[in-house]
Amino acid sequence: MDKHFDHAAHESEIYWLWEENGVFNPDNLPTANNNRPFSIIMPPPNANDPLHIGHAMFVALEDVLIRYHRMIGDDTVWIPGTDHAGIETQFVFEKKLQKEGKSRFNFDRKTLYQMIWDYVQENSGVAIEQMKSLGASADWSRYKFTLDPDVVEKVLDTFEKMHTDGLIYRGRELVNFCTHCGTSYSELEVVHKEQVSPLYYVKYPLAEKPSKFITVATVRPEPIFIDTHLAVNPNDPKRKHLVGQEALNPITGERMPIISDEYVDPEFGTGIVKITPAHDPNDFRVAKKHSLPIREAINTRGKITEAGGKYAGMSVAEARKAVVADLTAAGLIEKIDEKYVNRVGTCYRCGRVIEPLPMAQFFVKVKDSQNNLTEKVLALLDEKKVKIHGAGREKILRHWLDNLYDWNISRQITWGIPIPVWYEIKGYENDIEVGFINDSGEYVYGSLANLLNDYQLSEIKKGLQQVVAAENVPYIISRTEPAAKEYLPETDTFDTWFSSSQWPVLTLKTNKTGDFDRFYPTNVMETAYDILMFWVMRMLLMGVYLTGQAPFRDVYLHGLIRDKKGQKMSKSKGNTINPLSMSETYGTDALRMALIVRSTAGQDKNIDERDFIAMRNFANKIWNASRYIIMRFSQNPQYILYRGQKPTSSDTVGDTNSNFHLQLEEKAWDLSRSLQNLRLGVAADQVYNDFWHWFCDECIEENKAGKLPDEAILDGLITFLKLLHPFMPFVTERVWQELRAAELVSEPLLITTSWPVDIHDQKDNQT
RNA sequence: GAACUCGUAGCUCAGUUGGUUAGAGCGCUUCGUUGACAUCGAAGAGGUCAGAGGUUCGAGUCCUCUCGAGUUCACCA
Repeated sequence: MDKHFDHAAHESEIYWLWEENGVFNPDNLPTANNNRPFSIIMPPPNANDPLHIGHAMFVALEDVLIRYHRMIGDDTVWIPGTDHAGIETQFVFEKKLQKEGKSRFNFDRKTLYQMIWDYVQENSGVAIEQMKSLGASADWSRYKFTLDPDVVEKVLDTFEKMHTDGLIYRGRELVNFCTHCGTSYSELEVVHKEQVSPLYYVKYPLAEKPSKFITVATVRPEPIFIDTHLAVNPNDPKRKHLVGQEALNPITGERMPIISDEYVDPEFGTGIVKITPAHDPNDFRVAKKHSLPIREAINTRGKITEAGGKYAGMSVAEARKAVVADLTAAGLIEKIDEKYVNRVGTCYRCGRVIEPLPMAQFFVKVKDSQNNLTEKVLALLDEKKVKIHGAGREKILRHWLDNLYDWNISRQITWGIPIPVWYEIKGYENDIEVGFINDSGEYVYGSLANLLNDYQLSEIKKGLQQVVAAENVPYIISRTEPAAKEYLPETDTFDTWFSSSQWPVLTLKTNKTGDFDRFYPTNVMETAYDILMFWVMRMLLMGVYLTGQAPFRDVYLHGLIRDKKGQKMSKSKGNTINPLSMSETYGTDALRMALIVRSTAGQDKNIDERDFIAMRNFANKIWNASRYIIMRFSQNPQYILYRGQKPTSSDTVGDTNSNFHLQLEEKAWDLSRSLQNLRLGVAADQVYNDFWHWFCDECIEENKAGKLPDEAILDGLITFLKLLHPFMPFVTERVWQELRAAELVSEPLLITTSWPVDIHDQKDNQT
């Protein structure tokens, strides 16, 4: 054996040894107890992205659990997958197009989809290969991609079922729209940022006495021209007399009735609010309540609509300037509070301001009176059917569930699963807008009624890019084009999370026959806490809907990996740690151990190159302790073919030896308990200290001094290799092969040996 | 404004239902290369566990308050 463990020389060979023997697939392990399933569904990384340190974290943690459960004889499976990551991927692809001087508007939908598909295929092997190099003992024969045809079919099944059950509906609601990214988002994708916005005090003439004014404070003067109503609080003694009166729109001069609603805060501004239903969530609610007209001033490109007259076509910012200038000229600006601070919704992707726009889209009803999904999930939490591990995150989850709005699942992007809906054309030509590439390769957009004057429907369909159907247009759900009448397809795709939220069900139902019954509900869902709401919460909602059960029993939320100073890692800061290069330099075992040791669920972890060095040294310690013992035995021919059986008390040298075995077993139990309780950071710390500071520092030294027999020390090594294996799989397996070569052990692979203590035995005895 | 998390050795962090001299890594001091490992070993310095009060036979661990750090949420135009 070499003096130092050379990870680079052994790792890929060892991984290949495992793969070749098929040990990741539970179907090949007949010794596993079929009554004790243990399954983890891997959080699928983006198919076309290289792994970052967070991915290394999940691989390390989940692989520890998987290897441990495999060794204790559970029927263990880790199902890997990758995600098409709709918006992220399309965004990256569009950047690529941009570099080539093109944009998504140059291609019809089908062509663009195919281009992205090819692009993703080119890169999709990267994530998988990297996970393998991190030692992931996942069952690759069960690998799934979120756009696999069988997965897509199941997602469409879910959509149809929920639609039939009334849990998915199409409605014209105010959605969070990013005019730059060109798509709507759910409430989770909106980042509220504090900013200084001038607050304009605008004077409105009273209809009866135009020489008298009332003043309204607003940060959004630009859509004033479509405003139809003002509102005051019905209990506001100073202003309730205004109810029923009318003011004049300061831009258009239209009469504006003044209504009353509780939502108006008499203390804020002037106590009078202008109602802009189409572009403010509160106003939208008020408008629905009072049946006010919903007139749009801003379109999906962030420009002022035709209704804007002279302002039409301006951007929101330009229009604001122009409107304020006109109001000022007319003497209708009373004052401007330049220091006013408010919170504005911005796009999590591009950081630009989100425009609330009324659009007809598909929503998941989360609080249906017949089938209240949030209540069901809360009940699961109450009954402890699902346990959240991670520093108070359960309360945050509960708070979200209590306050959740319906989930907008329509996205105006191409890269995703198309929503299987077709809109009827005849009689609704005026209610459908269409964007398409005509036969001359030009992008054309307009109402279908107008376009049909110049184009054949077939040409429109051929180059189809976008269909925007009003709420009243009838639709049918179908995976293929219906033949009965003329239809245009929905061009929106599902929110990526709509399919991801079904992932535990999808992966098990589209895999080998019987997998669903065998492994559902899964045991542990392990992921970063920052996607608790995006993913975990929605998996609970969808899981309980589809199966009546939680999709997993334990949720382990790991923290973010930060740099030495506790700063978030980001490419722009240049403080990222590439897990693959750390793995190359210090070894995968060192990388994994450094991430796990003393980590706590839900708590961020600062990490530094020194941590990897320390654990590289630990791997070397394991190597050298083994080297000492192997050398000791190889120098002594009588030990050959020693099988590692526990020496009986009769072959011991007094009390030291039996005491040694007692302690060894106790340490194995302690470690097992930590692993059972998902205290992985503690477990790693325990095994580190037990091995180094007890086994090496004390026991091996005692052996050198002749106080502990060689059989005992070999026994200890074998036990510790097993205990260490889930954390540091490569060096331990490599040492095992050395032991085998020296005929000190007989089992071919450490990965499939049994755990030193029988954790189930004790459990069974207790019950 | 609210919720959540954290404040333990010089630095980065562990420390299951409260229980003997509070731990690790790195750093620091002194010594050690007689073949497992200098990617090491031995010995050691260093903490009134943010502060105050309370519960208890006993609190880093539970409760209250204060201070400080961070995260998230919130419809005030």
